[in-house]
Amino acid sequence: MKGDIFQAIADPTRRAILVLIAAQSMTPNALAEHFDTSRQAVSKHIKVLADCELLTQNKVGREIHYYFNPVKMKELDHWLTQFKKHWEDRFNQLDQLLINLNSNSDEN
Amino acid sequence: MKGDIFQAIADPTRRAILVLIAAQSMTPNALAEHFDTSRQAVSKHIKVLADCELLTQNKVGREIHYYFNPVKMKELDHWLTQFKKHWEDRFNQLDQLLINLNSNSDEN
DNA sequence: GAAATATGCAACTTGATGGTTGCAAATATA
DNA sequence: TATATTTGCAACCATCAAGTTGCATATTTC
Repeated sequence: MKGDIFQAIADPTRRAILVLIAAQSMTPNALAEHFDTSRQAVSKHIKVLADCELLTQNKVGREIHYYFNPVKMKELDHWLTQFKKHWEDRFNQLDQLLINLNSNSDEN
Repeated sequence: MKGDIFQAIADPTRRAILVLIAAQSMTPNALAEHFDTSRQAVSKHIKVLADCELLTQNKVGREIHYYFNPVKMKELDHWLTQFKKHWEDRFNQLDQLLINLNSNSDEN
C-alpha cells in the first residue's frame, strides 16, 4: 500500500498539509508550526505524501522546500469520474427509478 | 474518524465494493463472492461504507440490498476542487513560474 | 414447527499506523 | 574550527484496523 494516494489522504493532518502546501510551498519546519504535533511527526507525514508524489522537493541549502504536485491528485479526480454520472441529476433520477423497479420485483 | 469518507475509500477492497455496487445494487452475500476474503470481512467493509453513507440499504425480506449513494462521493469531488486549478494548464504554468521565482530568491 | 438461508454482532489475533525520543548528517554562522 | 540550524532516519510504544471464528437473530422453505 506504500505510495497509495488513497492511503495518503486518509489522514486529516496530511490533508491539512496538502492544503497548506498547495497554497504555498514550505519547509518542514515552517509546516510543523501549523500543527500541535512534533516536527518529526509532520516530517513522517511529508514522507508519506512525497512517497506517493503528492509533494515534490526542492533542496535549497540546508532547507528543503516542498511543493504541491497536482499530477497524482488529478489521478484521484480521474478515479472519481466513474461515479460522477450518479450525481448528475438526470442519471440520478434514472438510478432512483431502477432502484424502485428492483424493490418492486423483489417483492414478487 | 468514524464516518470519514477519506478513511472509507482508503481500503482497496472497499473501493472495489463501491465500483461493483455503483454498477449494480447487491446483497452482502453476492458481493462476498467477488472477493477472496470471508463474508464477514466483506460485511465489515459494507458497515464502514454504510456508516459514512456511501452505501444505503434497502431490506427486502431476509436480504439487504445495498446501493450506491452518490451524495458523499460528491463531497469528495468538492474537496478536490480546491486543487483543480493546479492541474489546469494555464495555472500550472503560473505555478511553475512562481516556483522558479522562489528558487531564485532563495539563492540570494 | 424444524431446517436452511441471509445477515449482523462480539471477541480475539495480527499487522499497520501515528506518535515520541534520540541521534546522525549536512549546511550555515560566529 | 566550533556551534547552531535544518532535516532525515531508526527504534520503540500505543492504538487502530482488517481478518477470522463463533454465535445470535430474522426470514424463508419444507
